[in-house]
Amino acid sequence: MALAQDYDQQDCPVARALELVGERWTMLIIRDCFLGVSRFNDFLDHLDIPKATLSSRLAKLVDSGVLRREEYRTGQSNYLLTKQGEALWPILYGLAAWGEAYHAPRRGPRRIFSHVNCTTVLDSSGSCPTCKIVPPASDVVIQPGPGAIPNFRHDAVERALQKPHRFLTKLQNSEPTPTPTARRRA
Amino acid sequence: MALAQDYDQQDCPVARALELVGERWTMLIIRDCFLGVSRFNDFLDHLDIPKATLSSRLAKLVDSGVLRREEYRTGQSNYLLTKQGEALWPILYGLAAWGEAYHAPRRGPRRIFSHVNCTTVLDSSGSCPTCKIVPPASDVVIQPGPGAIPNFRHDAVERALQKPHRFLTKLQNSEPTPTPTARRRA
DNA sequence: GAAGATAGGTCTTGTCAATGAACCTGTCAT
DNA sequence: ATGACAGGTTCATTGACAAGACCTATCTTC
Repeated sequence: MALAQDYDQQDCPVARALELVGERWTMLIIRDCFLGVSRFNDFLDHLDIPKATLSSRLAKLVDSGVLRREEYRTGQSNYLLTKQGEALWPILYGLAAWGEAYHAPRRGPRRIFSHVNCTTVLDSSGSCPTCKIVPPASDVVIQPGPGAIPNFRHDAVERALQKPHRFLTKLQNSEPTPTPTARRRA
Repeated sequence: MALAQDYDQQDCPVARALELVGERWTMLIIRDCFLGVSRFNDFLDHLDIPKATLSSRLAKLVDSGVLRREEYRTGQSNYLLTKQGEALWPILYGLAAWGEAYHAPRRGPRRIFSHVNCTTVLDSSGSCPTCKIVPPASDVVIQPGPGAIPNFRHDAVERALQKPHRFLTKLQNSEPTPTPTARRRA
């Protein structure tokens, strides 16, 4: 029996949702998508996930319409959230808020989410206290909070997140994806 | 390596939350708690989960403060949500709403959630359109929707849920917990 | 007070998915 | 042609999950 698949005996929307996003790693992959990660090797570096597992999860997510895959002639490919994938934002924010509230060392939040329009920090339900709305993920900015451990990870994705970063926009990790002549480094 | 434990390499509240509630079955156990299920055998009947797995999950949830266990001299025990556990409601509702929106057969919702004060059906973000608030789980009533399959399951819990039922209140499944003389049936 | 039912588990064994390492393929740059 | 990079696949090992047998305590009934 698959791990988080086939809660066959349950006629319940929660069970159906969990069949897709309830497997180990899946929500962290989706979190990274919101952060702007889109390339196979970036997921790999940022998550410390086995390649085969990542490959299988991405395939399943594409298959079920949570992600779509853009492939380029260079051999590169991008995994991007679909509308359905973006609709997972409230769940992800809920997990973050709950984890921060009940299971974090007491040094303040490690990530701060704010509304791009007014720079107000979101409340525990993901709503902007100033604008009185729940901003869509695309209008959210993430930045390190006081509880963040300064150099906990050393991958390119984490470095890019040291500065405030708008959700769903591509991270400028190392080099800005190779253009014909821009490749002079080693 | 445990299955949804130790995302060690992630300093992230989402990862911490998933270490606790991201394992297979865990969110469905918590869902049942919101429905009013509190006894070992009721979880067993309603979830079709292996005993050992249920036992291990309940222990972990009690251990981490999501549930508390009340034990009676009769040998019975109740598993109840703590405040921390009740704080998982937005996540659970999010999963239900997402599952219903994107991964349900098109027959309308199988469960309908409404606000106990005004009987208004909650919107996709769990908010009551009449009262303009997000009701706490204890003020939510669940009932079968048009998409529910009439007799999909035959356990006592499901039978009790055929009628509208208020969250976090004990289900009247079979007999109302054995009192000294009330035991005449077989 | 023995026999059976009920509640709430533990133990044992087999299976199947996750892991980690090695290998493969197609571009690009030199 | 040679090497580096991106994006994978294949394969052997391990460990969590599943299923069912077994255990213990309490209560009920005779």
